[in-house]
Amino acid sequence: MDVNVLIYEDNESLRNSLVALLSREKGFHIVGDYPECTDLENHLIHLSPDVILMDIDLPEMNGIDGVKKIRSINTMIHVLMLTVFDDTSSVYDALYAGANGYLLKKYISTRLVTSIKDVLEGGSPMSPAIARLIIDSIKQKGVPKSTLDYNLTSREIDVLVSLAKGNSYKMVADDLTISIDTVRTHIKHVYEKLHVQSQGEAISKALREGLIK
Amino acid sequence: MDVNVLIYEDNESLRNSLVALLSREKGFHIVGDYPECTDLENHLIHLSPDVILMDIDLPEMNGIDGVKKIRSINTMIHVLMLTVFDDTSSVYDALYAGANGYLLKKYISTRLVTSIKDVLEGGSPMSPAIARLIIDSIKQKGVPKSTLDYNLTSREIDVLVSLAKGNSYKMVADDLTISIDTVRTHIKHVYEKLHVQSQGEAISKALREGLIK
DNA sequence: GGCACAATCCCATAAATATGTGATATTTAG
DNA sequence: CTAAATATCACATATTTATGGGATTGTGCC
Repeated sequence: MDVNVLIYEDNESLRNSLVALLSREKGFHIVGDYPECTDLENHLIHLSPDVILMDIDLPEMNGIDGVKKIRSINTMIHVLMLTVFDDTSSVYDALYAGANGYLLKKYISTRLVTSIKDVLEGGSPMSPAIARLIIDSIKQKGVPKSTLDYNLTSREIDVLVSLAKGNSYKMVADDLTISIDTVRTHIKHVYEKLHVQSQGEAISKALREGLIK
Repeated sequence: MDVNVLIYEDNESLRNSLVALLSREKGFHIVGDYPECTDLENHLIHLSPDVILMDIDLPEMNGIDGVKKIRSINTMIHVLMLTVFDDTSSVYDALYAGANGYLLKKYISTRLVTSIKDVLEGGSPMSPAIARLIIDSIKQKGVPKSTLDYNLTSREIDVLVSLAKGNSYKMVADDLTISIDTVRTHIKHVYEKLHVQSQGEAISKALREGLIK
């Protein structure tokens, strides 16, 4: 068994550490290490990597777009994301883009090698902190408890629901049999409570956080 | 630092292995090991565990119900599920019940100790195969086939995503570095394709049908 | 080569929205 | 009982949207 590893990491000292770390492992062969992934297509063709280590935060083309590019060309290659940040949206973006695993840089030294092996076996290794984020956000979706958090009144929610159906202010007014000015007032309050200033933002926030269904 | 560990595992030889494994670790103190979790309440009160290792497949009360019971009494205790099965529904049930991590038994010998440490730090350690299941099911939910159904172009989706962030036309234009008139045009086309005639309706349809996340 | 389509830009205008200020009646909570 | 919160309505106006035209460029396809 021989595993070809390709590395994209703009921090030079970290990149060198990765190379050093993997070079010591038998069976691992580093076919390339680069500070940016602009030349992805060529690399995929000529270096035939089995596993790609991809930093999220790369200059020029970021790691997320890098994964998308990879997936548009080849769906079999295993991609492990490396990052210092553990924010939910990056994680989701990376996973949706087609990443196979997600490692926080601080754990790399102790877990990179086993994680690469895991990913080769079809698993999705991820640092516990990342897994935690994912689990939390899954749980959130199922339970729309947030309604209380913003202290929306029941009438304000009525208006929001009607709005999200695509109703204009006038239609909302008819829908709830109140005047259009009352609708305006409710919406005004909703915007203040949600800290938004447009219909689009209000509706997407409400839907994403389960304030309305 | 002293970590109190409580173990529920009906397979006696595995249970003994767990005890042996953890006894060797300094700082770990096993406050109890039982083949079933029927006496959970008493154990929680008298043994004051920090971490509970819970087999999914227990006689009498299974591990999932065990976790629920634990969570109804104490939300702080860390619960690590142990299982031989990697089926999606058990994983989800356990996580929704409030489990903090999920380990396949075959990896226990090499990863149990670090996993316990991870969970104490607030992470959610899980075997890569489990993580894979979760990711796959998230992706399924998030991106149904719909994207193709309406034949939105990638640029139209870009605009829609930006809009759903709460951006005005002008901000979308800056975001995507195109002119505001181009934004208008894209939105016009999106509305035609989605059969809607307002931003609110477009955004809620897009979010609900998974066209955007 | 020609055709469909995606992506870009421009102009114009009626309609809708965001936001401020103000008011009144009813309900809720301290 | 009062104060705060809720629900209702009104008026004014600067911005933003929705929607109708029309145009150019590049790409993939037959």
